[in-house]
Amino acid sequence: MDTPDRSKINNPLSQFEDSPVFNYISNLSPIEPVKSVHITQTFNSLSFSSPPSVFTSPHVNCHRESRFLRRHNLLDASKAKASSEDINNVYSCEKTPADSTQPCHESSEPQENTNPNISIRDASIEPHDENPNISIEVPQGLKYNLASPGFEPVICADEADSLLELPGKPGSDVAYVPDDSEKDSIEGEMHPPALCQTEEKIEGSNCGVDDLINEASDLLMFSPPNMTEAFKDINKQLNPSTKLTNLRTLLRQSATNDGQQMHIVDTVASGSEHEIENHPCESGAATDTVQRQDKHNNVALVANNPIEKVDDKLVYVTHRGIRRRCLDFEMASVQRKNLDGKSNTNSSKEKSEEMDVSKGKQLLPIKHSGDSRKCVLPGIGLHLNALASLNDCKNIKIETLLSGRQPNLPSSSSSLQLSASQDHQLSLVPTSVEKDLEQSENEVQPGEDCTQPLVHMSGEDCTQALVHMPGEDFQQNSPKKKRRRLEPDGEGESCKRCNCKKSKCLKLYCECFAAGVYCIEPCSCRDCFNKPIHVDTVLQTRQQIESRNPLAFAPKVIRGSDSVPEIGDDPNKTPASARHKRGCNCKKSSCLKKYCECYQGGVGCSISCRCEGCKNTYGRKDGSVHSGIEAKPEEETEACEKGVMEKASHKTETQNTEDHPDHALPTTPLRLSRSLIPLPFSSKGKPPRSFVTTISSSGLFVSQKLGKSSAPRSQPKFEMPLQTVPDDDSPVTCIKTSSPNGKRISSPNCDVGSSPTRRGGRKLILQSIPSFPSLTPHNLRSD
DNA sequence: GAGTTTGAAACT
DNA sequence: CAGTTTCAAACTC
Repeated sequence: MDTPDRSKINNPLSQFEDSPVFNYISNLSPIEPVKSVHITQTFNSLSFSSPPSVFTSPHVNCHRESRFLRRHNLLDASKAKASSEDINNVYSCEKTPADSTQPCHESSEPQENTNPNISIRDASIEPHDENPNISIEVPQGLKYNLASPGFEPVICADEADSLLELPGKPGSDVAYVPDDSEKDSIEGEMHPPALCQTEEKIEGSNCGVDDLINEASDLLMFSPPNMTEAFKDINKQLNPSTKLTNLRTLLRQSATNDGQQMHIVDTVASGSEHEIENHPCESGAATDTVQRQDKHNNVALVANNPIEKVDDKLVYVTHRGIRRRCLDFEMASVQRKNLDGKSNTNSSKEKSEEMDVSKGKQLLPIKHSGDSRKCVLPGIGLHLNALASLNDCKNIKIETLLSGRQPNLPSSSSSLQLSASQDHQLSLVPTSVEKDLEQSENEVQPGEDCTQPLVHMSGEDCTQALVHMPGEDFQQNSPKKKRRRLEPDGEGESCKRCNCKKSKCLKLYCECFAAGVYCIEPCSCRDCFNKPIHVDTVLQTRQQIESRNPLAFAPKVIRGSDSVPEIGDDPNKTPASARHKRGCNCKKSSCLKKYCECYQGGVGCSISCRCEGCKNTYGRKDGSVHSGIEAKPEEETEACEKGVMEKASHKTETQNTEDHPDHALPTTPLRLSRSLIPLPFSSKGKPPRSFVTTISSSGLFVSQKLGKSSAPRSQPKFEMPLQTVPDDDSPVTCIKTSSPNGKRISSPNCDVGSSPTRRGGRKLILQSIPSFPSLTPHNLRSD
């Protein structure tokens, strides 16, 4: 009896089921309560990785999106597959934004797109299992560029439960994803903005804003005041989606001020979609790989992109790279100048090579990333010039320069380089710089170069050295523009060159050699072998010296940033962190004269110092710091007196003091110290090359650069953050002042500026990354 | 510009 | 590792 009824009942149901409406409905609400639970859990798990904000919004939307996604997925998937070849697809997917979250997944997994797509489809078929996944994906996608999610879906289908259960899993999953996700995320940082922009409409610009901001920050970082200001404005104005346009406009404006940035900005703003798509297409997968690599090595990327695509399409990398780029260009430009300026002489080899590099490839950038480092090995310094001559070394040189010296270069050097770069259209140079450029262009005189840098540099020593470096080659050939003792005044000094008579400029006595630079005309050295012509000799000598002391060419002064880890100082203290690698051994100068390397380097004396009667303004052995930076000699005197008093106690205290940030006060700003450096020297101004170079090498990081350069231009606000951020200081890590172990490490790793660059980049990235996910959604919404 | 002072680098 | 010498920058006149 019952059966029939049931059957009846069933029948009708079946009929309903058969009916399209039922099907439709079933499709619409496939979700079962149980599964819904899963979903929630998944979110939770996911939520761990992703910020709550995302969590909430997506949560609600999840269902919808899931459907959308499904549909889109199918469509997108097909597209993606079709386009899988083109990276563009990825972008397109990403662009789809919120809805496209899945697509994003795909995009995130471009390589594995096929699988993911399939999984997604399955998911659509099997709603429950995948729904959660999808939901999850969505949020993540929103937050991150989607990369991670892609994988999860598959996993979830099979192991959704496990995921739910394991909070950590999400992380693991995420971690797993990371490869791609990182890439994407990185790209996201770089590129996404554009994507986001396109998508802004859809989501509201979460991604876009963050990315833009980040980029802007990057730009700011590199770019001088103009950018910074613009950035500030942007921040103020930044409100979510709507602001993007504003940002764009702002960026454009700001960019207009600065040449390169202009391009970048434009690309971002105007061409976001276009460029992006085009970009990938043109460059193809290769570009992606490159870009990704770039992520690892920002420098490389920048260089690559700009160079390769200098045209218009700097897009991705450009943002972050901008700064680096500037460096690269600078370097390259410098070299170019040198080349051009030289017109003759010895370095024909170098010229040809460099020419190729710079012109043909636009600087060395590309190579650097990986190779150059290798080459660079020798250490930080390195005859940049010499290296240049070497085949591979070319890159190295550049890199080294960039890494090590670039830091300094940033502002000042940039000016010079910029002029060269101008050819490229990149007018990186800030207005102030432009002056220099003009001069440089017109005169290209070494002396001036030096001066210019100096101007910017005031704080930055390194740049000078670097600047000279390139210029030097130049000058060498060229002519004779002797800056040399133009500077006696001070700044010019930086340009100063060696005056070796017996060492043949093949010993550390020679500042040029010690700095890793070839001697130039300005040098008044005799029997100089430190020239491109004698590259072999130079290299051999270098090796010998390094064999004895791996740190021989390492920066003598370790910057505060470094100190951070070692000293463990607070960032604030940082300056104190800066210390001389080996410490001084002053006996009569009281560490108040340039005889003292610590003083010369603008750092306080540390425990490692064996100095007597230390009165180092930047910081005494004791640790007492007298107004370091500003404490000018005058104050020093007082300090000296005190110092004497204290000296007795010093020894005991010295240990503490060394690292103690306390000194840092004045010194603190090691970075500042740089700026400080000049001050003390101000009289003469020159920053000792050796130090400079060292610093530069250490300074690698952009941040530092900024900070340094900033002195004149830089804006304090940004500097601060930057500095803090960077702390990069990889150099520090690399070189730990005295510890033997550190030495080795330092030289190899540190040496390569590349690492620094990377580090700098990474660090930045890291920061940015975290901020992105969490901040973006939250901030935007909250804001 | 010459001479002196100073401390790092190099050598023993 | 310590002592001495060599060297070139820093400094003074």
